[in-house]
Amino acid sequence: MTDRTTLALEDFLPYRLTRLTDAISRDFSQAYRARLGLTRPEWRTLATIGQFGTMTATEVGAHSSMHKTKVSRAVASLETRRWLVRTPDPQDRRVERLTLSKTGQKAYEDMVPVARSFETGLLERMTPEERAALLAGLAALERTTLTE
Amino acid sequence: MTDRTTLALEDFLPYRLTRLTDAISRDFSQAYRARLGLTRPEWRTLATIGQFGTMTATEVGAHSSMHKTKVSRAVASLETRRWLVRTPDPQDRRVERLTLSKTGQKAYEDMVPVARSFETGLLERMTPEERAALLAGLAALERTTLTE
DNA sequence: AGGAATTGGTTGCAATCGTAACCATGGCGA
DNA sequence: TCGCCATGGTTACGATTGCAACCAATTCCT
Repeated sequence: MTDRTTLALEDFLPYRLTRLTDAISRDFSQAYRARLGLTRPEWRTLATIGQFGTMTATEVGAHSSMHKTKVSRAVASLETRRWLVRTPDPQDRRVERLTLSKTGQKAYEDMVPVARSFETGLLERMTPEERAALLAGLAALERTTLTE
Repeated sequence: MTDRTTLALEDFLPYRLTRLTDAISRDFSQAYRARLGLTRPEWRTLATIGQFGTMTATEVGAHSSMHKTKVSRAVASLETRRWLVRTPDPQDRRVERLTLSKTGQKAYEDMVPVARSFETGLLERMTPEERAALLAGLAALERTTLTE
């Protein structure tokens, strides 16, 4: 089927990953876009600060793999929504400490079960062996590509 | 670590997939961007027509998961590069049959081993068990998300 | 102490993308 | 045969993106 002079796109790992990822993140973003009215960078920022409490914009970017301009714009937007508060860092006046407001915290807490159940929905149609294989395979791929 | 009111972003499947995919497709696109000067939609179009011979734009889009505007622009760009030829379909004058030119075919043949070795480079640092797990896991995930 | 290089963060700009609207052709039912 | 819906493909437009340039504050080096 696949000879040496032809590439079967549908079997090509980078293509399979992008197709899968496009489909999944489109579905998921619809879930929270409809519910919370968030864009993807905004969701990630909310999720990151919600997870860690107080962070700087640089730390948000590092932990959520977002370019700093994305973080900057997402923070600005969450701020006008009043889901997020910036407080100047007394030690270093370049830095802004980012915290969720009460409303933002509430939105985060609403979002968490939605995210969990979305993930569960993805995995529940797989057998336990398949789930284990997927998680192990992804971990191995992360090890070879993301680190070092 | 992960209690019920918090979501660990780094363990969240959609996030893991997007991060992995972003990193991998950025690396790969650099490989062919540097070598062939192609954008991602152009690469996919080349890869699809190279794989199947002659296709319509709609078929390219269906097989490579690209929006039809993306295909349209990629085809136009490959055409001005003279890597691709459009011929009107005598049966149906709405349709254009897309074929690689000699130059385009040559570029495709140059590209295939680059793609293969990129994929090999991703997988060779994994154990055979990890590779098998990854491929099986992705197949299972494709089954639950892409179909039905 | 005082420049040079670094870091945190924002903004301007050009390129890319998806939605929707559009044009041309073809298929189909009355 | 005529009118209507579906299909193949292109284009206009608004939104999102990343790169580079930028400003301000800090650190490093001498």
